[in-house]
Amino acid sequence: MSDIRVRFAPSPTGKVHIGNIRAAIYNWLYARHTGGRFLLRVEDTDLERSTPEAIRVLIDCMKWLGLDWDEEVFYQTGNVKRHLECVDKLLASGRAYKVEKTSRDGKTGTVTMFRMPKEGVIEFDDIVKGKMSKKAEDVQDFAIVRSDGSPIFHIANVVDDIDQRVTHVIRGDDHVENTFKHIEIFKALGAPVPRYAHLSMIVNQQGKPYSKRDGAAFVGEFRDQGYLPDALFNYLLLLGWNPGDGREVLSREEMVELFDLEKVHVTAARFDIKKLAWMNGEYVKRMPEADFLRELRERAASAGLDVSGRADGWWKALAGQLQIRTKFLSDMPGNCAFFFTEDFAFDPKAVEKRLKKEGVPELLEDLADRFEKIEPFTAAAGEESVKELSAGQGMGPWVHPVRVAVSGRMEGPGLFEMLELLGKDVVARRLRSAAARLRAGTL
RNA sequence: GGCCCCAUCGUCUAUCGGCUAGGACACGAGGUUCUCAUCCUUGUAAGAGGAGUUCGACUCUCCUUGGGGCUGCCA
Repeated sequence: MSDIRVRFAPSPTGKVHIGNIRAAIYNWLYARHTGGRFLLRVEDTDLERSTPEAIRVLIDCMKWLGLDWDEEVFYQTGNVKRHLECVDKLLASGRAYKVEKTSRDGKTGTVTMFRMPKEGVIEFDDIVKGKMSKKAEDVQDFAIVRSDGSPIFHIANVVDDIDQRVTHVIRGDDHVENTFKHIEIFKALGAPVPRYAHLSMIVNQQGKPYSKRDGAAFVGEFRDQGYLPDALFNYLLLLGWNPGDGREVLSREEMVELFDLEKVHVTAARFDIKKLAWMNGEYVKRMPEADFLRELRERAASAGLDVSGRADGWWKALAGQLQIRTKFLSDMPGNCAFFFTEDFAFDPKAVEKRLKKEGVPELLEDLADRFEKIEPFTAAAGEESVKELSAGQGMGPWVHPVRVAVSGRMEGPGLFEMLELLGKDVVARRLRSAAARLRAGTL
């Protein structure tokens, strides 16, 4: 175990978005890679905008992504006493002073300001951005205590980092300018300055920065849409870092082993939902069979489908058919509903293209007769039977109408596997029913 | 306006002075196949512009342009 300590320090003023959570991912990975500790600190000093709900959502999303932290959650508001003690020290040493101010929204009162040096250069060596420097005169004095006596972010953030013995601050790019201020506070307080790593932003598909109000960027939204946490995790990691050998889909273990702050990119990355979708498909394909099966059963059941009376082997066969065809787990109940109910929808285009043809009702009935004679009714036997009919020609003309008649759609599992799963009786009934409806013109 | 940062295919990126500029996603074509998906093969597509350094610049320097961040009693 190293003595490296990093923290993810979000402010719970809105739903946690992908930019935030990527900072958490990088912090977590760095801690796990170095054998250090990953801390979670809730920066809730903005009393007006922080909400318990946001904290709950944040923790929920972190758990979903497997971002576990190593010590008790640290609430910034719980450390106010210490913040103010430090302010007193700064006041005593002359590095802070009180002043009468009028805020933007018209409040007038006494605030405590931190005094920046008026000359010299402030510099730090950012792990991702390299050497950063700024003339002290270019940084204004700034408020650290509000007129109501509550500490402001800058002082709270630094004091908490001192108290939590944070060694590496890994955070968003939007904090670079603050770093010049914070370094001065660390020094004024006689504390060691941590190492910094500033992460570039993730921009949206229009190339513009995400804002907290950007609903689509909320982490929970991805879960609701059927994305796998590991896929999101992997994709977000790739947005700003890669192992350098071309690998993209990485196991959590590989990520931990290979992650390196030095190789994090300086440039902003654009979020590409299509690549995330591809990544998700990769993860679905790689899911252990048993996990996919469990998801399938749960999702089918909670979609209100009658999933009773099915053997384990049946489920396994169904899962085998569905897994490589599934990009989003949330699509599953819809895509396999016809296995469980007679009340499935017919895709009008499929009906038009495959069923509304001369001779199709007769064909379906003929096949129903043939299938009924097969015992046992297996995929292989079904295929054999259709092969005989098609006499060495392509099976398309027989296969396509059957597929639509029993499932209502043009795409899906292998036809004969599907027929076996449905069972002889159901298949025969649906073929006859489709034939009848075609004749009656009700399809 | 001031200060700071950034710039390779449409997107994510490799390259750390030798490049016929590689990979992935997306898109196109072909193959496998009962559909879809998977899988395999394959195509289109990039170094913002201008100076300089150098035998040689995508790689180093400067300028321009473009983008972004900060400039709160938000974080």
